[in-house]
Order: sequence, then C-alpha cells, then structure tokens
Amino acid sequence: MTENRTKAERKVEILEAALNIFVKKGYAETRMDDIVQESGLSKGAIYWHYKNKRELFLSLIDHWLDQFAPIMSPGYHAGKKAEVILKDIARFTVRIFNRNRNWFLAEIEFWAMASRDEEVREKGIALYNGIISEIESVLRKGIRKGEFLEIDTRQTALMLMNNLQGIIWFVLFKDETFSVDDYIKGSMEMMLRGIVKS
Amino acid sequence: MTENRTKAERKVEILEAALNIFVKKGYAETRMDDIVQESGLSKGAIYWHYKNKRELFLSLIDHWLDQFAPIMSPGYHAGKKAEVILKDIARFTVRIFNRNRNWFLAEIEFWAMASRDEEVREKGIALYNGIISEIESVLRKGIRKGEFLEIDTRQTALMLMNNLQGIIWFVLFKDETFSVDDYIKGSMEMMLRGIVKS
DNA sequence: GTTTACATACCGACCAGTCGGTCTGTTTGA
DNA sequence: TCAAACAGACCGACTGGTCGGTATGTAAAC
Repeated sequence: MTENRTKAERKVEILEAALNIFVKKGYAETRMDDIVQESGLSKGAIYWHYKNKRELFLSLIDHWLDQFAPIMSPGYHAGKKAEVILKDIARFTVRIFNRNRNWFLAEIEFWAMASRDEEVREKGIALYNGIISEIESVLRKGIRKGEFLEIDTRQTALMLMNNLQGIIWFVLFKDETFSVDDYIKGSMEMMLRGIVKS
Repeated sequence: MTENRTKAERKVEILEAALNIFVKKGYAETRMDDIVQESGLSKGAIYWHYKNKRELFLSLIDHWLDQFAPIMSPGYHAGKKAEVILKDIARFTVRIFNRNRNWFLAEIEFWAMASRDEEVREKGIALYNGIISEIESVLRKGIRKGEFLEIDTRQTALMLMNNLQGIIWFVLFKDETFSVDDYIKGSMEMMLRGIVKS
C-alpha cells in the first residue's frame, strides 16, 4: 500500500489499477485479485471503497468519460471558421489516441458492455449525443455563415463522428500501411469536400 | 431433440441456438446450458459436435463470416459504373442489416473478442482486408475510367468501409431520428461528392 | 456387435464476495 | 497528559455457488 492518501485519491488509484487490467483482459476476464495485485492493496481495501465489481467498473467508465469532456466544451473553439473547428476536433481526437491507445481498446469493450447493460448504454448515449450535438452546432454555424452546403446536420455529424471512431480499427488490426494522423487528415478532407461550398 | 438431421444440419442448428444467446449475453456470460436449452438438445449432444466452448464460438464466427461473402465476390458487379457499384455495396450491407440485426449486435462482441484473442483477430483481419481490397479495386477502376479523382485508394476504402460499420451505432443506441437506409444513402452521397470528378 | 448420436448425472476448479480481525489515527474526559 | 473509547482503512483466509467439461448409459442405425 502506497503511503497516506485521501479517500478520493485512493479511489482513483484503484480505478487506474482496474483500467490497466481491464484494457488487457476485458470485464469478464478481469479478476478482482488482478486488481488487488496491480494496486498493491488488498481485497478488503477494494471492497471497502467499492461495493462490488460492477460498481467499480461503472465508476471506471465515469472516470474515463470525464477525460473526453474537453472535446465537448462549447466556446473552446470560439471565433474560428467552421471548417477549421471540425479539423481541430479531429486533431484533438488523434492526439488523445496517440497519448492513450489503451483507452481506445477499452472503448470496444465498453460498447460491447453497452449493448447488454442498460446503465452502461445510457452513459454511452450521453457521450454520443454530446459529441453529435457539438459537431452539429459547428455544422449549423458553417451553414449559417455560408461556408457549407445545406446538408442534413445530424446525418453529417454522425458520419463525421463515426469516421473518428474508425481509429479503433487501427488499434485492432495494427494497420501500419499509413498513420492514423494521415488517415484522419485525408478522410476529413475528402468528407469536407462534400460539405464545403466549392 | 428435433427429428432426424444430417450431421451438418445439426451443427448449424447448434450454432444458431448459440448465436441467439450470444447476441443477448456475449461470450463470457453465455452458459453452455443456455445453449443446451435454446437448442432443445443436451450437453452430451453439444459436446459431441463441438470440442468445447471456444471451438463452438470459433465455428460460429466462421458461419457468420460466410454470410458476408457475397459482398466480396468480384465479378458480381460486372459492367457497372464504379459509383454505382459502391452504392450497390452500401445497399447490400443495409439489406443484410435489415434482415438480421442480431448479426450486427454480435459484431460488437466479435470485435471485443478480436482485441484479445489472436485467432479471432486473424479472422477479423481477413474479413477487413477482403472488404477493403474489394472496395479498393472498385476505386481503382473508377480512377482508371476517369470517373474518380486521384485519391488514395486504401485510405478511401477504409473510410467507406468504416462508414458502413457505423450502422452498428443505430443498433446500439436505437437511434430513430432517421432510418439506416437514409443515413447510408445520405452519407454515401456526401462522400462520393468528395471522390467523383465534378 | 460396433459405431453414431445423443441423454443425464456428476465433478471440481475457480472466483466474487464475506468476515473476523488488525493497525493507525483521533476524540474525549478525568 | 494519558489512556480509554472509538472510527476509518485495510488485511487475507475462507466459502459457497457457479459452470465448463467429463464419465457413463443407451437406443437406434448400419
């Protein structure tokens, strides 16, 4: 056990140990004893801070979603052209990816859980709607300013978000025929060609 | 137990029972006894036809991948314009989706497994490369015929495939703000605007 | 009479969660 | 000021149910 910590710090410590195991093994294959080992604590300590395995992982998801919050902050992109903002969001996503590939691996597991667990799915929908509506508002701005064609904003937002999600395939398949940066840059440009007025 | 069947039929019967449970519960939460019940057979029968749980699910994946084979048959689209072929592939995917939403749910679980299981991942890569190279050959045809811009074919193929994969989100989130057909049609048109020479 | 295709009862490894206990502060009151 | 009383944080051996897999039986098919 590592020194004195506040309750909150200790809980995060456990979450981070759990995340390390979780991305490698997935929920079902993760043993509470694995987390015990990884954290350097004990069974009792883990169960002192979290009611059970499920609750620990729900907390883990929240902790993890928090990290994605910045992308959704409105005002963050104030004053820029809509096209530039979209490219910024893409760049931001790639940066998160490069810094923390593990999270993208965990994401697959997360969606798999979401397909079966109501509470997890709700968290997923919240994330999804947040990103979609953020992108939509950028699209609407672009249309208003005459930058963009009169496209269906929700449909287009979904398409753009989905393209960013596609980064997952790179992790899964270790595709090295080209870099993620290049892919995102290239595909964004291609899509924007269908969105921006020529 | 249902009548006399050939060995092959019985094996498929078991696979289909397994699939039904699998899409609802995922691999880890699926009990062999669930499959016993669903199939109306017995433990002995299941283990007579399949060595163990893992082998059953590897077979299930193969069975499932077979259904996607048609999309990858070259020559299937002979004589058409490249743009039309791409739209055909999209339509074909949507049709599969409408006929069998379960498969798309299972797909998420499949990718989650692929991220941890070497053998599953290899099957995934085979599927991925098959679709990608099929789409790529259509793109090359389009470029050759002067229909398309001089785009990076692999990058573009990945983008198009990924967009079709995006159908998964509709299943996951029960998004009914618009139909899958409309989404695929709309997004394909937008992307093609960035690919086709104007 | 031997193989195929099952059915049924059973085994035992495994693991989430429990619980009696400890150790280190912190508060109180004489 | 010191010791009694308590509380929060943590330890780890243990258990009880669960579930993949197996052993054994058996009826039809060949």
